[in-house]
Amino acid sequence: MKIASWNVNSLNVRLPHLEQWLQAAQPDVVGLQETKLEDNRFPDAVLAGLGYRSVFAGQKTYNGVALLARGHALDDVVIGIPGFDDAQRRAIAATVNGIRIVNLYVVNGQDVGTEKYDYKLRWLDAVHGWIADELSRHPQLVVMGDFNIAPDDRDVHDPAVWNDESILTSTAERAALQRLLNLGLHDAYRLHHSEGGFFSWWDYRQAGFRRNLGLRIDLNLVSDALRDKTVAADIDREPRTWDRPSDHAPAWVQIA
DNA sequence: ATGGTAGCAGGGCTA
Repeated sequence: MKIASWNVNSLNVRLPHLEQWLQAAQPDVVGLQETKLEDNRFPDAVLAGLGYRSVFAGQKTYNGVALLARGHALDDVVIGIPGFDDAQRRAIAATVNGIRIVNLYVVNGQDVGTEKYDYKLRWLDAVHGWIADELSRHPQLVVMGDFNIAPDDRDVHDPAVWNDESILTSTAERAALQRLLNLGLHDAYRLHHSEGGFFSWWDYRQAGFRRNLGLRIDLNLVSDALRDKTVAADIDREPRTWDRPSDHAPAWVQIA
């Protein structure tokens, strides 16, 4: 199974990009973030025409997540973090072909010390409890998404700028990610690549993509039970070169 | 510290 995570930054604008990428990359499961669509506007019929079933949880203007699957049903769908009261649509989970998939659009946090940053840390704490519970019932688990956290200095273009006091790389954010990994999860990209300088997000501003001024913040975490079955993982930069692209590229993992 | 670009929505917020 090829499983991918992609922050499309408006599915309304990026539907043609998604269609083109699905045809080219042929993923079996796709998690989308920042669809920015209310559910009655979700293009499930268009995606069904390409062979993908979809489940989704959206809202106007901000946030919004979805899971697509080809060839298998999406079962036991959960929307939002159970027990965590949250008006923002940032989490959706489903079981596909025996693998539990959790798709997250982690809070950005704006700046260290702000109210949004506190919300980010509280949100990640709630995710930790949820994932622990999911893992106890589903040993075969993938937690994917836009984590809005760069795991270590290899994952940022300039560690002096993106330091332990910066948003997306701060000590508390990285500790929250590490705490998730400590449940028995592995960054699939790092099972297959050890070098730095490979990113999944580049700011629209100041020609960030052309200059490769990016961060690797879009991750697929695989559980212990899936670790040895994880045969490949990578980031597909090509859609970032297309006209009017998302600022994020799809990150994928292949599970045998 | 600020501003640069993009999306949504038609001004300012979010990223």
